[in-house]
Amino acid sequence: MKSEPFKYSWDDLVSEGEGTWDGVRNHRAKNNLAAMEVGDQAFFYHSREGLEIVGICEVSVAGITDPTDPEGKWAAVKVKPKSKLPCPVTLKQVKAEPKLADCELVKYSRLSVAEIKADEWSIICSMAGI
DNA sequence: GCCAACGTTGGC
DNA sequence: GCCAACGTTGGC
Repeated sequence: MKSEPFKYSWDDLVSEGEGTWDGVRNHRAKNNLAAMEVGDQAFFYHSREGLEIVGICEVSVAGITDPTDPEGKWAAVKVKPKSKLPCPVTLKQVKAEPKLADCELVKYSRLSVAEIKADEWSIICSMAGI
């Protein structure tokens, strides 16, 4: 899950305890949101500034409709911060890893919610020092 | 600040 | 229903 830190950063999520992931207006991203279940984990990525994965959050509420959408067509989830990465993983590192060349974060850089596959997850975790 | 990628819009 | 024009996003 990507966010611009000057709009909503990892620290903001930590201080609030729980955050609603809404405002997504892209169908692919929406599908990814809709596929999430309670307990699923997600990386928190800082876009525009930082350009790195900084932490892991966990879905606390899934399958809700976006409160910012008057038509109720778009999806949203709520997430809680789980842990901060021992070493943040930068976009540069992700791009430099051939095994991650096909991940949505690289392929569809404009996607605000990108899918991370199980093997990609463990690769990034080991890069993060977990 | 620039540009590539992508989505949306509107004329036909 | 196609496609050119335009707007937005995000990395550089």
